[in-house]
Amino acid sequence: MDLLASLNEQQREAVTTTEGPVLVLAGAGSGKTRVIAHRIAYLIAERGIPPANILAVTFTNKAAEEMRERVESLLRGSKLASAPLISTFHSLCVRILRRDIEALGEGYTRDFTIYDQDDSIRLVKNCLKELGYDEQRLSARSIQSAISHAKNSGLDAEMFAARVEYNDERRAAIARVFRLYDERLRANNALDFDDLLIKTVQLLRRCADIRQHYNAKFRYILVDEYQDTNALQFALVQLLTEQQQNLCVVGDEDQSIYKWRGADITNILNFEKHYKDARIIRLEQNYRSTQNILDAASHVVSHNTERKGKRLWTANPTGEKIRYYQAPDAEMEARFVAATIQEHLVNDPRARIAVLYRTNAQSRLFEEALRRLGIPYQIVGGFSFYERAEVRDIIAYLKLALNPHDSLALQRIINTPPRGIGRQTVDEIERRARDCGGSYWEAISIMTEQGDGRARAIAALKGFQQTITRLVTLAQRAPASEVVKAAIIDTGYELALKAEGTEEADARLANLQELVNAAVEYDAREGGGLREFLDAAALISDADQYRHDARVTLMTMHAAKGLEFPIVFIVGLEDGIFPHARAAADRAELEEERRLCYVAITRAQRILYLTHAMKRRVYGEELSAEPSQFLSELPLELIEDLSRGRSWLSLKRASIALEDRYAPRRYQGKTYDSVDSIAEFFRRRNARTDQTDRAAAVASQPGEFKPGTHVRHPKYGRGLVIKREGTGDSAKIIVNFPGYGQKKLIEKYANLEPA
DNA sequence: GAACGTAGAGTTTTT
DNA sequence: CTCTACGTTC
Repeated sequence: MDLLASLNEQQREAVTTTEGPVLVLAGAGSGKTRVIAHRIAYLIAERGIPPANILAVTFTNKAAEEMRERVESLLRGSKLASAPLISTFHSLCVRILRRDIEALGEGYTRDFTIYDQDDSIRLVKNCLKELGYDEQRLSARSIQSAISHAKNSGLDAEMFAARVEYNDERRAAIARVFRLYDERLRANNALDFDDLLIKTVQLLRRCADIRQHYNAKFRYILVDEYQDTNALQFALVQLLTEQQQNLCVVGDEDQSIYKWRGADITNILNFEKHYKDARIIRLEQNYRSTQNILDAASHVVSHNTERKGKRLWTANPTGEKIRYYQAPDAEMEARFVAATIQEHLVNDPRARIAVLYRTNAQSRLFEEALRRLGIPYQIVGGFSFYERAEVRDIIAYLKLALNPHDSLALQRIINTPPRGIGRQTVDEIERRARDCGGSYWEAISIMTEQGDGRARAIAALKGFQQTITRLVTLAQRAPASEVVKAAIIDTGYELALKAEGTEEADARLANLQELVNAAVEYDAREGGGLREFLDAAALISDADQYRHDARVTLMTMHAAKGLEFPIVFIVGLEDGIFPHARAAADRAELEEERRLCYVAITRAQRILYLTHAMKRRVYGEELSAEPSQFLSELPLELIEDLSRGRSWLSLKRASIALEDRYAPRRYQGKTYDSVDSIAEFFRRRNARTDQTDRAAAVASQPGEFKPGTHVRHPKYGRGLVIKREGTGDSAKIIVNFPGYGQKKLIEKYANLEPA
């Protein structure tokens, strides 16, 4: 078998340079995954490296799974004594911590629980209540994200508190919540997602013997999607490569789209700094897309200033033009997409098509339109299976079965289904737990032993105790699926749902049946026990739901990273949606949106559609929408207009033609990339030929504030204009005021002045 | 303590 | 518009 035959020169170099640090800068569609898979196979088959000494880290479980399959098929036939470890950063950390966390000496045990984001938010909520903060003023969501952000930048609660300015009320409050939150985590023997990385790094830093153990184990390390790693992940890699530096990282700066989550692009620069003499290999030939698609993508991303720039080329044919469609409203946009998909499927029933949007909330219209036409689709992300309330309830029972002291899990299901333990009783439990510094479970024991208070509540508590105790014993001897069944049936959960008899309850029951199926399958395949089943469930990500064999897939552009489709629709190309309004004010964030656009475009192999709507409902209110600025950053000659009647594109083309003919110099620097401004262009032109100066008067009307400018408000102070809607007296503007957030104001009455 | 109602707030992207 | 949090009634 020749592993190298199908590779180009650079790919081959990336595969065969097995010793020492290697940085592979791989453009979109340049065979990145292939290189990693071949490299693993090469290490095993050609260099005789024991598979157990190889570690490959990917971004999602799905990518890991796919990698495993590819390696397996490359090595088909050869018998292996062990398997390489191919996993995500988070599951790698869980693996290490489940073995060694006790050496950290912080009181954590190997039975620790993993809190996902939903759990974290709940815990923050509890902390807020306990500290007496008003949830209206400080949302649990935003605090959780602030804490997570701090943790990802290497700050703990103390360091975060130390950075608080004397007048920063909000940060001071967050700091107090942060401290309590971490205390509670520890008391519950729980780690949140960020802790998984933090504790692993701490462990490896502090314990030389453990560090040595993993250095010796993982002699060859590969990291995929390196541009999306954060500081902690870099530290982890550094610690694992202390003794050897057979490290290969693969990434593309143009596809860095997770900065908001702490991903640090300087990790690429640091790589060269930390790993001296690193070999740098560039993969610049794209095998995926047509010339036109690649040109469109490169053209858009070339508007970013902060990039090294690279030449990505393809030997593929020019291909078809980019197809563009402007819809009058969002419903029509969805109908166009669904109808076009139907056409493609009629022509080729095996076509693979993706609809990509910026936010999950956008999926609904497309789902409805596809359903109306009877087109089956899969949807990735959004409300995923493991996020459903009933599934999370049962998982809470399962967590309790392994650790009844997990107060967060206990709190969730103590009265679900209703079993006569109401608010009064729960408050009492909470108070006692705080008094004795123990868990809710301990507090319940005290109450049932003492038997004081109202007899009815005590009886209900005793019943609950028995239910949980039974689960705990069962979990010690039965396989995961048995415990899952018990958690659904013996707790009365199923009975309560059946009693409801509604359609919704039936759907919930079906979901629980799915959960049982997943557990049965898990038992048969992995046989790892309940603990591992829960770990896997906690670390499942949205992108993991993607099935390669589906005809039509709906998902966010983020979730699409790493995937490819012959036909791609990028929808909702509107200002405020994509680029997202929150990114408009900040250049770095806008550049990240543009990279996201690049990622989205380069998912397409053959045919690319770009669509947008002129109006759309937001919160039930109909708003007019401007075409996305990214549209005007495309090479227009590569676009074919499928819109009915006049569109933004046709106006834009007309305005460019006019500019060239009548005023080649005069309008330089100003781009007419919205319908409003094109209308303004015509007004100006007419005004000029009329030899009056009406247009100037319109343009310089006092109190008209453009996005990007600053204004002063009598109450909120200085703020940045994000968006402007409508004209004249009814014009509304959205302004971001630091400290107050975004406000929507009627321009005429807001009393704004330039600032 | 539970069931039902109404008011209010909220949507970026995710391991 | 839709979900959640809270208040009212039984």
